[in-house]
Amino acid sequence: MALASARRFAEAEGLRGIGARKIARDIGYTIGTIYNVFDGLDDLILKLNCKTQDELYEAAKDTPMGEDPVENLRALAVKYVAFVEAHPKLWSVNFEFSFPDGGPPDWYKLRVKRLIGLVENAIAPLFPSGRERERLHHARVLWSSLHGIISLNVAGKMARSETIESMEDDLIENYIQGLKSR
Amino acid sequence: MALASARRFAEAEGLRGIGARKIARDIGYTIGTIYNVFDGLDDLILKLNCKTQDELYEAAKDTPMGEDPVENLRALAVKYVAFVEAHPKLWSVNFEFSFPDGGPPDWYKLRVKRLIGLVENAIAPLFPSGRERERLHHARVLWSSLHGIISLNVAGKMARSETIESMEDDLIENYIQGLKSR
DNA sequence: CTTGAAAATGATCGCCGATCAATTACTTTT
DNA sequence: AAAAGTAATTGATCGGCGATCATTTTCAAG
Repeated sequence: MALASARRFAEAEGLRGIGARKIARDIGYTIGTIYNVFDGLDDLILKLNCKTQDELYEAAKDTPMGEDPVENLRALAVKYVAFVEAHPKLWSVNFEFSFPDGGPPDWYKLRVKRLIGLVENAIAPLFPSGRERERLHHARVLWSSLHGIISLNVAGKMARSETIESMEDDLIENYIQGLKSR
Repeated sequence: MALASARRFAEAEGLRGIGARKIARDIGYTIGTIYNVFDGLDDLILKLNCKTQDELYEAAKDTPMGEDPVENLRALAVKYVAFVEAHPKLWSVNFEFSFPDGGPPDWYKLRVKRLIGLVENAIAPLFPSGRERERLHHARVLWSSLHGIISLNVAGKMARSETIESMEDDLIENYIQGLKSR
């Protein structure tokens, strides 16, 4: 219940809209209960972010993959963008929230790895077995780049004279074309 | 003084380390004075972020540009990465901080534009005059992608089994190669 | 009906961002 | 030098926040 409530506030107001008292009030409990269930507000937000990642993965995991990496990546990017544009503030909580001590916990990184796995599948036709390291490397580059494009766009930090789609398409097409040419 | 103090706290502790009372104490003033000078803490942080952007621009603006876009972009990326790795938390404040009402103000976007201008110069050899629109478009794609790579790496959200440099290099080389091939 | 564990409470703490009438410091005018 | 005017600074005050934890309530097992 608390996470569902947090999610609603996040969707409506972003990270700043998430508060322990607010959530408690919202779900009809008192603040003490929140702290019995979660190890502080940071813990709650971390778990919310995890659920968000799961949701994105669920939305993208069944993207059909063919033999053309460009088409595969495009299909993946479409799912990604659709999710982010449907829940821009919820998604941005993932990046506005910084982990207090050093990096994110391992189980968080695993979820990122899982998403990158989708990209690995998308570009698999380009890499015969034995070249998994390269495949992972390029999947990471592509994933990070996609993230950057979407991120700057939904944050509105870029003049929006063009669509996200056209930027993504060029990234995908040129990168894959470059890979093939080398 | 307040901005310099905020900068120190940001470098040390990130966004969470910036507080009005803390800054006031640090610079030997009281909290009221902070609020006479700035229109709230958000305003202060926004101005800090601007200074950070200026600093990055200053660090990168004199990158010598030759005829090879790949080399140009690499040189630019090196400056970018050097800055971010020298001030990771300060830089992350730029992205952890979300603008309260809608997007960032126009004068903020102009600074982003200015940075993208550097990328435009870097890839200028590929675009004869008359194709400025395309040049801007690809500069945006490259800039956003670079941002994504650096961003995910400094946040530690990606398993760091490889260097930022290798990811950037591949982005740059493959994208430019793709551009040339098409 | 009793009992013991689990769940929920809410008063309390210290701190935060923000406000603003009052005060102090400094400049200009006479 | 004194007075008047202006600019800068103060700090008490407000409501709200995250967090804590001894106490109370709930409820199922014996």
